[in-house]
Amino acid sequence: MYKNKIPKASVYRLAIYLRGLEKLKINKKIYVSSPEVGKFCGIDPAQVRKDLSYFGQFGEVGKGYHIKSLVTNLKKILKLHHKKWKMSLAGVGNLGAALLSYKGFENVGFIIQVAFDKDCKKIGRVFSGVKIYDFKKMKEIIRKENIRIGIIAVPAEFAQEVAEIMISSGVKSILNFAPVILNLPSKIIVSNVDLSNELLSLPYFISK
Amino acid sequence: MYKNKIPKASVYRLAIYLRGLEKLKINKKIYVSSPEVGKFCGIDPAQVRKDLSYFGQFGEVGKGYHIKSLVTNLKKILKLHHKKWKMSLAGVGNLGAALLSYKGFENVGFIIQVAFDKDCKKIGRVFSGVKIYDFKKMKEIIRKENIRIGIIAVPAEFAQEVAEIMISSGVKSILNFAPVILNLPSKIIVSNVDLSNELLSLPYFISK
DNA sequence: TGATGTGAATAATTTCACAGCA
DNA sequence: TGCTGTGAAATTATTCACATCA
Repeated sequence: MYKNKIPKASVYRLAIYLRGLEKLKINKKIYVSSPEVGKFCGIDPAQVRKDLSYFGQFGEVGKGYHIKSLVTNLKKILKLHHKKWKMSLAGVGNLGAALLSYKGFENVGFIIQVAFDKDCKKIGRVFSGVKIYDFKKMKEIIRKENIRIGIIAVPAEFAQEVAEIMISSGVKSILNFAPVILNLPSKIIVSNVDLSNELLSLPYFISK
Repeated sequence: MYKNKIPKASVYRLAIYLRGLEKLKINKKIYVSSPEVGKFCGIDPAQVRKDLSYFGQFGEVGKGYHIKSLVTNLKKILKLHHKKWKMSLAGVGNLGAALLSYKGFENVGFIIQVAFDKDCKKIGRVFSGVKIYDFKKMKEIIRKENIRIGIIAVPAEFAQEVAEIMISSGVKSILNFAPVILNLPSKIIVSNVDLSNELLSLPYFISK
């Protein structure tokens, strides 16, 4: 069913569509067209159709896409259906706290199950419903909870070390917020999110 | 001097190199080679050379790149030299606070000059050396300070409104952390940073 | 030997344009 | 008319391969 060559960027955009549609579902609309999705998500309509077509035929010619079933399909493609992905958060500083309080995860099948910090004042406390444990117990707890996704929100200098502990505990993929390249086995999937890198290139584009 | 067709992705990577080199400068190394930069930044060495070659010849054949002068050149290309870019932050929640406490901006020519929030408990306080003002004063203050870059770290439902106020105050480009597409004049440069979008596509790649 | 710089080749991605349908 | 789905075309981006130099 799936085409053999699917751009990574297309998969990434499916997530954007999903998020956009989740918002749209709240309204009473039943169908949505590719120009509408495009407008909503800031993406070219032909691109929207092409992205979806890599995975199947979800639209009805002349009508558009049935929103509810498109959402279901997108979740299925992205493996976000039936099971909640448990995540482990390392570092409960400002950024970590922002992630803990972010309400958008649950809707799409994710949950931060446990969090870790080394600050005694935080250890044992509960933050947005998530208990914070001592870093030292990370390996044990991640293993027990059978968690596959780790979030790194610690300062750059500790990121590599934390990532290695996560992986030795069974984590298969990492969402890394530390501004540093992690050196990890190639089978581990790392997604880097850098809060300031986009910023550095702004002046270049401003000055054109 | 500049080639006419420069990939956007190349500009973005220059920022990555710059950040990497800033870290390297601390060591006593004088020269760095493209394979080293590549290793450090997680990018192919040929790509590193190609990216740099769009903007000039910064290396010495056989020796590599003189780190200090490469940093200078990168800053020049990215327009990060001689002047500090003043920024205005909207929203001092967890994420806003994380940005305020982030120390990496100053090194590369940025400074958060003022911040805004609507929470009375925060207004008037100073956070990481930055004073927090009432949202209502945003227009007046941004204009007075002549700020060109705005950071949006407010909840999604307020992002559009805040962005419009910023722009009417003279802001030319926006770093948007709210998970929503801003509808703004095309001359305004918008960079979106989404904390959770990368996450949504992880399970897809895990399951391959 | 081990660098850079760079045209050329390749690959990846996006956009076009239109057949076919409601 | 306005939509989807999709090959084909166009564009954009990456990687190769090598001349040249220290």
